[in-house]
Amino acid sequence: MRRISEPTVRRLSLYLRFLEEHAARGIATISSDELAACGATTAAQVRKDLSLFGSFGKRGLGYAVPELAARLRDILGLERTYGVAVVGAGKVGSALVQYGGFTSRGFLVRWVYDIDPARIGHAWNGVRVSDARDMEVDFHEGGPDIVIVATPGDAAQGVADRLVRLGVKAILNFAPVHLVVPDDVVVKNVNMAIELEALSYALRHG
Amino acid sequence: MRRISEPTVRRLSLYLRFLEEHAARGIATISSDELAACGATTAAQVRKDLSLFGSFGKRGLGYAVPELAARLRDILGLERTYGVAVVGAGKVGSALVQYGGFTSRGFLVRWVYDIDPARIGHAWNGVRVSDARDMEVDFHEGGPDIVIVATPGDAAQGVADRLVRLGVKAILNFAPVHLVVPDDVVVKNVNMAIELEALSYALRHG
DNA sequence: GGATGTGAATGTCTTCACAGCT
DNA sequence: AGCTGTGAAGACATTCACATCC
Repeated sequence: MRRISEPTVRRLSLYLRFLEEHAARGIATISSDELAACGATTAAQVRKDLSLFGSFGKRGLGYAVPELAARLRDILGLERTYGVAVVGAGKVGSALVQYGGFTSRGFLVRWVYDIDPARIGHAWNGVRVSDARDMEVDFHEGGPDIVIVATPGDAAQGVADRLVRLGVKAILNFAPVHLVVPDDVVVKNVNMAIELEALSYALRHG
Repeated sequence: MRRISEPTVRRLSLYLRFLEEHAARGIATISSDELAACGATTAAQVRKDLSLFGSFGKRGLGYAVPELAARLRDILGLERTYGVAVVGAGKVGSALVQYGGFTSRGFLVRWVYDIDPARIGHAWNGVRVSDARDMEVDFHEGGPDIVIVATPGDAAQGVADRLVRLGVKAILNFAPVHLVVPDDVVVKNVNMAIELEALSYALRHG
């Protein structure tokens, strides 16, 4: 299958959520126009995105909702579950663990770490906060598939280095720094400061 | 000044953070190569980005750190402060308010709203959670510059509609839905589900 | 008729390469 | 010599337009 670009992957994720809502309401087919409305894009873009992995639509009708949803789940790798570890049990980390909204989509938080003794031992959603020094031992056989880094900025690179050494291949970084990792490790960043500053820029201009 | 693209604006924000760290350490000049390292980009890209608003570098030397930082703050609109309201005082909303890491950059949370009586009346960081029905009255003279929407997905569009009616021009959306707003309102999305699914895709392929 | 699938055209962003300062 | 500034080239992404099929 051809390589799928980052923007496309993100749109697929949006389409999937929309399809699942429609599936829950028993809607059988959906057009590229309707899908475009959910994702802030155009019908042509939707068709391009979906055509990248075959012809699933029926001309004159649209796309079969449950089938397309299943196909997207497959492409995105969501037919399985992922073990997730959260490093950093401060405001952001604890909110993520307690939120639990990802569990339903197969992202299961199984480990939470911090270095602050005041936080170690607490349990949220049935997951105990462990001493960050225990990561190496804990992950020795069967570590997480994805690690969420929610430490202060100055600790994040050090954590990332340890994670790389432990064989972690996917990191979701909430720390406001750019993490340097080898090519075979993928990092996605969530940086609220950047979003706020982009809003600031947009308010000032435009 | 020419229009600056979205990716460029986001990089400027990264450069600025990096410059401020260097300024704090008393470093006077920095090269495009060094700036590139902080932002996961190339030296040529840095120069292109910075050249969009004039020649600030000195050939053979690099860029003057404090001057460039000041210029970026100006361009990004960060020489002023912004009043921020948070709508939705659940896990995400409360974490944002308590986190407080944006205060130092001029984003001041002055209002927090929810519809759940169990949450109304609590105070975090000195900001009281108010009844969401009071927004119209509260904003009547002098509302927020930026509103963070941290409600469940099904409430987000309704909130956005009210905000638009109240004249809000900038929204940071944490709800996992695409908000439909007029052209003169800018929305940035933070969607952890998309990031996790993009990681899932990356783990499955490549 | 109505909606998909897709080459071609357009637009946007990034990289290259080198002239031009200091 | 060293590093910026920038046109030109290249890569990438989106939009158009229409043939194609149900």
